Amino acid sequence: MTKKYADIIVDISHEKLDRTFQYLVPEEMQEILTEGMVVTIPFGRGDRQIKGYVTGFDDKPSFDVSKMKRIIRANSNEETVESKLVALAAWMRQNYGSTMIQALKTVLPVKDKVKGKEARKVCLRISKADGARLLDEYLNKHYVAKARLLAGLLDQAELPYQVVTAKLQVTANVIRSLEKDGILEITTESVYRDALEEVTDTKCDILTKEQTQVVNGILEEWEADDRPCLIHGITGSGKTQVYMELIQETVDQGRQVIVLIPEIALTHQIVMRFLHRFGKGVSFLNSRMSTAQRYDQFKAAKAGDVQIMVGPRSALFTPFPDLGLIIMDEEHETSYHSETVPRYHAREVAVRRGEMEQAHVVMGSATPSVTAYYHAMEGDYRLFRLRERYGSSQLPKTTIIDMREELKAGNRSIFSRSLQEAIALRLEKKEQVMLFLNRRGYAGFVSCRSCGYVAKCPHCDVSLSSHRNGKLICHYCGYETPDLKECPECQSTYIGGFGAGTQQIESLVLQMFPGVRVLRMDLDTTRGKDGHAKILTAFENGEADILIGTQMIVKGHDFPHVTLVGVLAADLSLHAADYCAGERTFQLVCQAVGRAGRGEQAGEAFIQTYDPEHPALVAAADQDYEAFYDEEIAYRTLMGYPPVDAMMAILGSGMLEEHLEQAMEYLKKYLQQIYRKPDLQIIGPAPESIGKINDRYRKVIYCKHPKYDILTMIKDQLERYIQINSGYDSIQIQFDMT
DNA sequence: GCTATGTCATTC
DNA sequence: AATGACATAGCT
Repeated sequence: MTKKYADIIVDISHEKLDRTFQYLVPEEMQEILTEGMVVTIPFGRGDRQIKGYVTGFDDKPSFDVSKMKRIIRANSNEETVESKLVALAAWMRQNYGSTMIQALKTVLPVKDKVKGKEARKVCLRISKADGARLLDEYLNKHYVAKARLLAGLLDQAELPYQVVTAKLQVTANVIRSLEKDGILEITTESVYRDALEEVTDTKCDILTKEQTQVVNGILEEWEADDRPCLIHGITGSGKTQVYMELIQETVDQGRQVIVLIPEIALTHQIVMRFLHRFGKGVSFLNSRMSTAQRYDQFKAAKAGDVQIMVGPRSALFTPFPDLGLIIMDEEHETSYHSETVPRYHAREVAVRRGEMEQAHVVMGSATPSVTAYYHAMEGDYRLFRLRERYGSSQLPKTTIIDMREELKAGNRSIFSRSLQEAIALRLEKKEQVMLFLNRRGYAGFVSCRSCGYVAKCPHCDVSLSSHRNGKLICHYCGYETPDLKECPECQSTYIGGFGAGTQQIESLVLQMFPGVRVLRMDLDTTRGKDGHAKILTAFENGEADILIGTQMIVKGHDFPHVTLVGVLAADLSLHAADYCAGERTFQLVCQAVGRAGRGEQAGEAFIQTYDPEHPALVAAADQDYEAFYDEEIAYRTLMGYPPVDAMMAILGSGMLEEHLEQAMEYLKKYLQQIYRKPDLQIIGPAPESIGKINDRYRKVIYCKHPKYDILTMIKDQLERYIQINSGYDSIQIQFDMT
């Protein structure tokens, strides 16, 4: 493609400028200009020269050519961190489908409107006496605005810019005019907010033989092909030690490191571990930080004050000047997949950024995602294994319990007899127990026992959950309503909570074992600041005998005194209508089981299910990843699911159901027109698993094709079609590529 | 008619 | 965000 016209985004942050402008590419720049490059361009009425980033090229102009301006120069020697990130954004835009603005916003640190402690200040530059004389002059001439400002400055020689414009009612025009006359000066000073306390004690762990082998293997790979490395290390095999060693190596070379972890895993334990090893060169990000705080963190990274950034998905975009390594822990975690446009997967973006900046990529997991393992099997990634459990601990003895048998024997409780006995035994020995409910909802839904009415959220297509505070709550939009005393349909009073939520399990446990100390972890109990950490620390300190919870209790925490883990309803997540259900169930159960027996004493685990032969559960019980993978990849090959074939979800949402329905049908028709060969499979449009959230209806079309590129091509055409067609103005279309 | 000030729209 | 275009108020 010729590069006649370039799309350029301007280097200032303002809502109205959050888009690209098209510029003419001068003949002599055709060769050198690339996406993401910094250029100087004339902008605005006064053609003032500013910097911009090239985001793409066009053959045809999309703007009146006679009015189009020409790029002044390409600042190719200014290969800044930002320009690399912009190039990454361009790739994300192309790959995942979004606007350039959306892509840039996820990639570049957003400046905050009020940058913390008022960074911009207006300072008086003349003496007080001169100022007073000038003030008289202004008052005489009725220069009211200038007088206001000057009076303010005489009172206080330095004023925050914000105060000047807002309180003194002085416009930027006036300030500029005074600045030109040399009466005042605008200064920008930056303040780093959250300086981390200094930790000096930097100790190293001694690696086991197996760990050393993996480290050396990875170092060799870096020298050779430099493919992304995947460490498949069973729980407790010490992946973190391996990471630490690789990080040290990279930092010693003077390059920087990004460590990605799932949001939920950023605990005090992890933070301390990094601080101990690397001192104040480490910085942390988390989602509760304000944009200003994050901006500061990124600024420190750019300035070279930080060598290691630890954080969730978004830490991937830390603007390090010489990025050397990206570590991705718990690679299989679903939180690495963004739910907002651009719907990117951190693994793919990490690999891409690695390629673009010659940084190594290392990921690790006890239960790698099928996709990552597939890449490893195909030779795209290099696979390493850690098979020994660190220290003396052994894998727990695991039993699958057939709940159908329990029912036959007349036990209708959600606790099987063997699990009850096991709990009793452990309590007697003063050991700790974890009960894990494999379920996304936290409490049961409310239904009427005589007519079958189910309480639903009026704004979303989900049932409301009952909470002990006497309220029914929607977990998707936060809608609240008082608990129902009678059925609104048939007035029966036989209405109440069904299914086992963590609260019910708690009461059941208390009934069975009176006096036992129970901690429960769910949305209700973790709401406050550091809610998670408090509960986990309490449990770790032995303040309770039993911990009950959902997903969140199985992730990444070591409790040496836990010897028994019970998975109460392992198949609940198995029946989700989605090809990943097996994978998710395997991962969850596998992790849950792995929590038992991390200390001196041997552990034990029970998996309760109505489907005891399910291969994912059997494999999880044996902690046999390879068996699971073989089974799963055979299934996906057969069905043409990712990672074998590529898949694209076209997600549509809108307030009007019929309109959405129609729009999606048209989209499908157009889709069939663009690509006519039979190797493209189109499924839908169908309602999403949750058909309505916040009064917006949701529908989805799935496309499957052996080639990812074909889907990207189709996506591009659809994007254009949607943009041109005004029928899509009121509905939102998103793409999700897998 | 001139200057200072305020408001507004535009930025390829 | 920053600039110029334009309108308006107060002055000689």
